[in-house]
Amino acid sequence: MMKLMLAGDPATNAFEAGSNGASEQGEDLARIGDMAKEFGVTLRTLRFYEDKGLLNPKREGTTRLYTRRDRARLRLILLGRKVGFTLRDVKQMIDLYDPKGSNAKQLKVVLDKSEKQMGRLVKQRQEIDEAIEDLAKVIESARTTLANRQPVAANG
Amino acid sequence: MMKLMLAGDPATNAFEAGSNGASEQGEDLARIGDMAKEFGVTLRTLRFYEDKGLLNPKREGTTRLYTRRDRARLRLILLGRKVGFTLRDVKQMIDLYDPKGSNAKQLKVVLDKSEKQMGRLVKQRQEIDEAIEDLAKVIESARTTLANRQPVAANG
DNA sequence: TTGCTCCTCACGTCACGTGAGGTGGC
DNA sequence: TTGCTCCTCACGTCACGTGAGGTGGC
Repeated sequence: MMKLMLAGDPATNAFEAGSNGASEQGEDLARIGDMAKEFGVTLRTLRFYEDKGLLNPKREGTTRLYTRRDRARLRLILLGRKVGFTLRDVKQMIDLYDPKGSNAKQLKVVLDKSEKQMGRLVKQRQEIDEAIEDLAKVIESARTTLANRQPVAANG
Repeated sequence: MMKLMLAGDPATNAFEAGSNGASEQGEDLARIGDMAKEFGVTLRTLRFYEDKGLLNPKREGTTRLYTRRDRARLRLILLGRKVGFTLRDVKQMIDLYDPKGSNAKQLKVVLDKSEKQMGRLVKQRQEIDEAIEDLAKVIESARTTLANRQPVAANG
């Protein structure tokens, strides 16, 4: 129903938010409530990202209006958050994008940060596996202890 | 070198911290620095746990002195933290321990909380796996894009 | 007038990290 | 006197959650 196309977007690479300054007439402006529903986040989250300089919607009075560019940025932010980057890192990478350039610098930073983050994720997976093992032992121990200490009266 | 015996302690079950009120003469009192080294935590962490009511060392003047009981509690706290419980949950479970009783209530709570936590851990592992997949794509994309945009001059 | 959506503070959460400024005993 | 270890505030971090109190337009 909702096309997310995070990395699958043929036009833009991951962590490259096109500014696309020309065509603002598409009229695809969204209010904060629309954005929240579309991306499955809270209003607070969108305002928080703006406060941190990650989003920069227009205003109609006080009401925020999100453009195509904001959507592209939000997709990147959510991808970054999903893979475990801090918002600070995400901002740094996104801000490195230059519409007129090879963006080699940006790509290198993204690559470097991503490889380091990959290491952290792999480590985290190990820790989770260990936690699961430990917790399984706790559960088993609790069950047998309960069974032994509280022998259910087995007859009517 | 250091016997941790988290769940392997034959005398006490996981999440049962014996008060052992009788034998305080063991003289195995440790200062905060000793505890920190022994358990691989910071001084701040030990003070924080105390502030949250999880530890309750004696005092000699202002200096904290940790007893066997505190060690037992700390082991449980660190086990609980490792498997992802909040300190609030850990405290709740530990505080349920009654030296003179079957502790069936405590065991039930531990079992219930543990099963729920197990669900969360399994979910977390899935999320990490997804994150790793996504990040791998980002890395691959960045690499090929870099390679294409920056064809290294291949001759002297 | 009611209802919906939007807004701006601003404090709370979680598990500590990190100084600042000071004390006690070898 | 210096060095080490201990102490108590108390603000900072991270990514938001959660009201409080108020506005704008159908």
